[in-house]
Amino acid sequence: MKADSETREKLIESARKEFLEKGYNKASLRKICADAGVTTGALYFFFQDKDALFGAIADEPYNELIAIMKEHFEEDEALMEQPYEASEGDHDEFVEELVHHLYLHYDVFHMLLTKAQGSKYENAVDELADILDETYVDMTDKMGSHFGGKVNKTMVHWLTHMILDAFIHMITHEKDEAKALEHIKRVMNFITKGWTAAIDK
Amino acid sequence: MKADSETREKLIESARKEFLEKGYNKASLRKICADAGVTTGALYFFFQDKDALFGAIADEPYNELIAIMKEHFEEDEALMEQPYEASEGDHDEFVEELVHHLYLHYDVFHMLLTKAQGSKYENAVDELADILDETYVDMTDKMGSHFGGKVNKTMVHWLTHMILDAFIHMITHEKDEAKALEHIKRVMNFITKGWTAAIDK
Amino acid sequence: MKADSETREKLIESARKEFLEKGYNKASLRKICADAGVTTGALYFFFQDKDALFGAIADEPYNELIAIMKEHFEEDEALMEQPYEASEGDHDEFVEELVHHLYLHYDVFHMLLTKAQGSKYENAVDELADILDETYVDMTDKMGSHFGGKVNKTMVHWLTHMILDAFIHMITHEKDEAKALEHIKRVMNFITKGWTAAIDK
Amino acid sequence: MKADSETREKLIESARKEFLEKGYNKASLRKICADAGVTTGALYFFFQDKDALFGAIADEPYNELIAIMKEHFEEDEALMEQPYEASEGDHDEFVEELVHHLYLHYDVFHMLLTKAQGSKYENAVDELADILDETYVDMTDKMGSHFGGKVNKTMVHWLTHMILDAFIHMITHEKDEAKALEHIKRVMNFITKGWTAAIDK
DNA sequence: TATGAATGAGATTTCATTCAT
DNA sequence: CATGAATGAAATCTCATTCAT
Repeated sequence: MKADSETREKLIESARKEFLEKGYNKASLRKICADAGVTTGALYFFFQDKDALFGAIADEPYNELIAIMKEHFEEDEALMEQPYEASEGDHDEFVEELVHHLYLHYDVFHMLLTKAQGSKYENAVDELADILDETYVDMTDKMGSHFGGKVNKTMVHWLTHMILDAFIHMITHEKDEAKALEHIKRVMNFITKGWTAAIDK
Repeated sequence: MKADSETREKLIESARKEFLEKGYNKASLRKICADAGVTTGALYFFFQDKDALFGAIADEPYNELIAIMKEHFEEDEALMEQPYEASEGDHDEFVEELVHHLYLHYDVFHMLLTKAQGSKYENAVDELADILDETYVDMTDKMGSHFGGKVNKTMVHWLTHMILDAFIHMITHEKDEAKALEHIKRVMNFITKGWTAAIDK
Repeated sequence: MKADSETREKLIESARKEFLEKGYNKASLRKICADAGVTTGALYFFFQDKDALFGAIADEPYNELIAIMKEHFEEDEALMEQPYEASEGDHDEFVEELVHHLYLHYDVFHMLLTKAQGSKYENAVDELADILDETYVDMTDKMGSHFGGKVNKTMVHWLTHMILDAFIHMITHEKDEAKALEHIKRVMNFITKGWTAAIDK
Repeated sequence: MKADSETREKLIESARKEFLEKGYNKASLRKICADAGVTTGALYFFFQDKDALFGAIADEPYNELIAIMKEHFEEDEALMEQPYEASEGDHDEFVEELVHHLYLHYDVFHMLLTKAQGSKYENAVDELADILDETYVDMTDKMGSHFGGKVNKTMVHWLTHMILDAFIHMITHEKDEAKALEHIKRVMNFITKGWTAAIDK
């Protein structure tokens, strides 16, 4: 945890704006410094390079997101033996937590998901997809008996991405958290229904 | 139909590679010219600017895509009065045509959908979404009675985007046309089922 | 006298527009060719280079202007022995002829006097000044007795330039020939009066 | 007052030479930097763009010129009620001040008046003309009675430009301040006489 | 006569980064 | 902790001109 230098904060604040507006590649460090009222030298005192500056904004929320997801999935696996319906409440809660975290750092995730081309986060979506994939494939294996083993891995990949895309779409098209939550719940319901319908006979 | 100058072709070929690899913004005209074995002046003889070069690659396939979509939707509206099931075959055929066109110009659409930031096509996805939206909202209105009027516009927007995202996902993650077709059909089926399940009761 | 090729004419016509609009330096041969509906090669068939193209537009009117001036000044010298007042009518006639020639080729002279920087005509004004100077100094010498020898050469230079500047000003600020003539006559009268007043005791 | 960085000074110095020699448009920033012994990046650290560099040379002398003119004209209006002859001394003083300022920054004004095409100063002469015009038209109105109201505005415009042209001519043709002053006084006298002669019956 | 293609050098500008102080 | 200066490479684009056909 770096010291809370005022300059550092100002730098991060204008960087956030610039990255959000122009995207990583087109963002200008010069402008960020100018807006923060400091010189480029100051920036390079606090951050190793452009990527590190981007990271200073995105790292924490992103890692927390990963943590939230992993935590949930571990619980999930524990719950796996219980009857399916019992986990529904948990799932809603999870979605709520997720959406809340995402909207708590709305700008950051918007940036991360749509403006990170060129930065170390340019493959963030794929990384998330991998995590989801791993989990879901795992779950599907274990739940195989439950659904009569009709589900193949490719379909799980698709599912993973549909869910992910739904979240990305949510962030890029709905600024209001309450509405976003409402919509994403509907979508998840939609997907669940489709899922169930697709595998039931 | 422009004359098939050899230099022009070489230019387009290296541009295609460079755009695909680096994305529109980061693609270097210098490198494109060097790879094609000509000077930058030559490039500017054939193309007005960077955007025009991008357009020379993308315009035709993109416009054809739009045409295919519009043609289909017009037919769709004509079919609207008939019982729903009757159009299923048409729909499959349409998806096949779509996928075929997309994979005939695989590189182009990959580029268009994920590497066009900064070019005149940076909002191509949104434009496609608008076309779909317009059509689906229209169709939903007319089909309202069929489904008991339970569907709202917001859901249609989500649906539109889910379908679009599914296609984008397809292109960015599956290089083989046959497999892509198989998957996307499953996804469409999935979505249809989810849709039906979501509005029935 | 070059052959009147249609292409040549078209080239000259669009060159005239481009030079007038942008000035010699900023004028683009490409644009001139495009506007004329021919290629650059064609231009270089008819004209050696940019300067020659400029010359093709300006040479004739310019040389005629020189001729008109020289002719007049020779007459003037012949008249020198006559009483001063006798030449007044001639002078008016000369100004009329001059203005008429200038406005017959309005665009050309406008171009020549204000847009020729970079071309072989960039010192045209100075050349005209030299011609005038030569003449006036000559005349002043011969008329020395007439005015009591009070006039020095430097003053003549200034006079020369004032007259020239007046004509340039006329062309750049008054598009209508009739009005221009009226004004320039007033100015010449003004200058004559000033002149007389300045040397009369 | 900007800090006197050595590099900045060197840059300005070679810029001055280059602009004066080639004119604004044809002046090469590359050459300016090379002559100053720095890279182009350095130039862009000190100046926003080519125009700003030009401005760094011309702004101060130009603004001072405007200030000198405006100050004088305000005094003039105050003097307007006094008999005409009383202001003659003032006028001479003003011309002296003007010429002195002009020759103190000889290169700058030479550049400004003849080499500024393409820069933000390309209409500087017109701006000066407007200022003069405004003043003289005003003065002429008020002095109408003095001269029997025989003077029209068009003549005033011509007069304005004759005076302006005289000054421009002075700068472009006479490098020595003393001689320049002597000549311009004579010209002003000349114009005054012509003026008086022209309006006195 | 004219085309169409191509050159090659040059233009201005922007950038992330470095470093002595 | 931060400045201010400077680098050097790269960016896109424009230009007058040439030349084989």
